[in-house]
Amino acid sequence: MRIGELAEQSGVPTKTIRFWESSGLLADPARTPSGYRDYDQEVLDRLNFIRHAQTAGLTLAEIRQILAISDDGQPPCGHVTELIDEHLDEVDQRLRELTQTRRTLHHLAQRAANQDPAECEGYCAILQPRQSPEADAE
Amino acid sequence: MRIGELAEQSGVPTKTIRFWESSGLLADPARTPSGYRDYDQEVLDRLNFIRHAQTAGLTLAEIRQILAISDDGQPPCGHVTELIDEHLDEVDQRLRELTQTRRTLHHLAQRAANQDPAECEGYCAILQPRQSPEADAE
DNA sequence: GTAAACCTTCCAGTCGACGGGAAGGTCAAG
DNA sequence: CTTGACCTTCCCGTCGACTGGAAGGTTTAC
Repeated sequence: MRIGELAEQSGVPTKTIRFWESSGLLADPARTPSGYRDYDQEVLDRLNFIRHAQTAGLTLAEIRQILAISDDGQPPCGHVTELIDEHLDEVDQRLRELTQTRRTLHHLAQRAANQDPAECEGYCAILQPRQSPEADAE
Repeated sequence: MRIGELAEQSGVPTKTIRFWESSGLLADPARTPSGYRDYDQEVLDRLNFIRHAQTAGLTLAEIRQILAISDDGQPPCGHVTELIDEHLDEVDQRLRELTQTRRTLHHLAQRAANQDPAECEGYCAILQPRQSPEADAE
């Protein structure tokens, strides 16, 4: 199977397959006499695994580590469990930040609804920092 | 006031002040005879405004637009309101994605807790895609 | 006088995961 | 024979907001 067919069957673009290979996620494949990459079916599992791990939020660097452990003949579960826990923490942190941003934006949107453009002060009255956010209520 | 003092008073690094200037967020400042940037107090408000707008999730490009409108003598409130609404939509979208990722990770963490490393299959049993996520329950 | 601390400009690199495109080789169909 | 679809490697660009560093000029303190 050449790279184009692999791309079609897996849904991973040829560019990305080569990139993953150069990034150490895929072993150097066999080559045809003319130098074309020549894959067997098994690499499909590996591509699917990578995509699945990506949707779980793992970076390519982390996926590479997991694959290296696995390729080494060891079960990577312990490492994977650590990575998952770390990512869960990161995602929770990011969710907290994003929720705070959302709160700020929502607050600004309400302020905007009450703002008369004619009374705009400074750079923009809506975005002016204020001492007490409660002062905006009413 | 030279750039170092402005940086100290505002908390914005000198590198960042020059970057913002080159990005069109700050007007070219006055210069001392020897070519040093020479700021007046007012620019402090502008730096604070930019930082505040950043924490609201606006990009420098959007902040530049707002400042340009404001510098033009017009109240930018209408534009700002649009931007805020757009960002609120983006943040909500991002929150949905992140929540989905969190759900996936949580699911994987539970699966990891039940996984015997000795029974690790393929690249990693924990991260294996499965047809029915419900099959993991129990 | 000299050393340290400031300032200037400009160029390059960072992070992540690719994507675009050039220059050239190979293969199958008509 | 030639067109066109494939393949190869290589390098640059993307996005956003900086950050580091080199090479050189200025000011301040002792």
